[in-house]
Amino acid sequence: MSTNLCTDWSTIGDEQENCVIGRPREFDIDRALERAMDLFWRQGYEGTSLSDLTRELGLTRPSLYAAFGSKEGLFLKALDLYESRAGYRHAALQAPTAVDYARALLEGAADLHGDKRNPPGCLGVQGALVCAPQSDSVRKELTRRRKIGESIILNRLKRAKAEGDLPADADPADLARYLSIVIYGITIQAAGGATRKELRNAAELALRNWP
Amino acid sequence: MSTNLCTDWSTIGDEQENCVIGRPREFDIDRALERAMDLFWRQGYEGTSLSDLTRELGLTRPSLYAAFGSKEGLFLKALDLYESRAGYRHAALQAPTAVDYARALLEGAADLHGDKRNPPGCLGVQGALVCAPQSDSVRKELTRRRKIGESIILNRLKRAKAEGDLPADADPADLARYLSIVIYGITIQAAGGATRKELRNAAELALRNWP
DNA sequence: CTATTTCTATACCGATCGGTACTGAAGTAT
DNA sequence: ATACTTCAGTACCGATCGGTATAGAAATAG
Repeated sequence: MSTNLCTDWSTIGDEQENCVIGRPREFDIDRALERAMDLFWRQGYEGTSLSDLTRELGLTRPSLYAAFGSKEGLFLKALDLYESRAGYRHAALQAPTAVDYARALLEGAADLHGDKRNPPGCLGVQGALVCAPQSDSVRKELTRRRKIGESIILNRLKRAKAEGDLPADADPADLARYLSIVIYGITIQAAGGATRKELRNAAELALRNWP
Repeated sequence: MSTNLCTDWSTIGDEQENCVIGRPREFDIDRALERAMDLFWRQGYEGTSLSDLTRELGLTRPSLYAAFGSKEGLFLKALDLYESRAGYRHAALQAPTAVDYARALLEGAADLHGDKRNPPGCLGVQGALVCAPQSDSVRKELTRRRKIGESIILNRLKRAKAEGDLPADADPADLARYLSIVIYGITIQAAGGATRKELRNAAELALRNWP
């Protein structure tokens, strides 16, 4: 166990993380988490070593472990931050119709992953698409989160069908899977260096015959 | 350098690999390569250790290095084997029309990656989508091969347009990128456990947008 | 001030990484 | 039989892996 009795690893980012007693932390934990997210995003979970992290975050191993618990804990925190940043999926739910929703999803994916200020590709995909057996818990967690994202799409399309916003012969499950596939494909193309415009064009093609 | 003066690592699988002089190899090099492909497919390049390989292939490290040169050399050989097995991309070129070609591509991807006898997903994608800096040559090589695959699709669609097999307002580059994206998306969905039938349905939806 | 707590830093842990030197056995060509 | 070559196996290489014990400095509460 860590000797840090004060930090609650489940509440990083909340106000409760700061202890009243003892020497205060010298580094900015949120900025450190941001850099960790960037590293994991570029190199994946297994491809990012503790030495990479301490060098890039500018802190020592004991500080890192006191703040985040473990490499896996840090990765999961970085993943939470990533998902909060990739807000297009949540924002798309505001779209009034199914086709607007689908368009917001695909264009949002193209814009996020085609933005050259970000690392190419998607952390939720390439963080640990496959890995060594000893890291399988991370891979499973990413798979689980991707499935959650897919089910959110599915639920939105189910609602659309119930509202008459989709034809009677349209299958929400198939459509949700199709949208997920195009999003995933966009992330892989982006990892290969595709531009925002190219991804946007593909998104537009993918929506051409929306039912 | 290796002490093996006889094996030419660029001709594994050819007849010339066998030396006339000296003790013959005891293991089946093609079978070993097949198992290596399976391991890399499941765990990726970085996620597969030499210990994994020697244990699963049933040979010692010196034997492995004499036969394949290095871990990276073995991976590239396994990748060649993989691409020769994933023959749907080549077979699809036999289709007479653009839409038949697109259908053959997407259904071929769905069938290959939805086949539960294979590891889930695509070696060319998940072998090293991202990685540590010291493995970046492998990642670059996979990116390069993916781009080759995309350009083959593009060339086929350019020909289709020249033959009047595509509408005048259709852009072969956008269509090729769209097809590639759907194929990639299928591989990610497959890595998450999707079934052949689910992938087939998505492929069918994707083709509904074909001009 | 003292007592307490948590900080950072050094230095280290056993395990594993990819890769190889060396040895003796086993096979082939003459 | 002899010379030669390549085999498989052991044991090891330095480097790095994720993670931690320890110690002293620094900040707080009283």
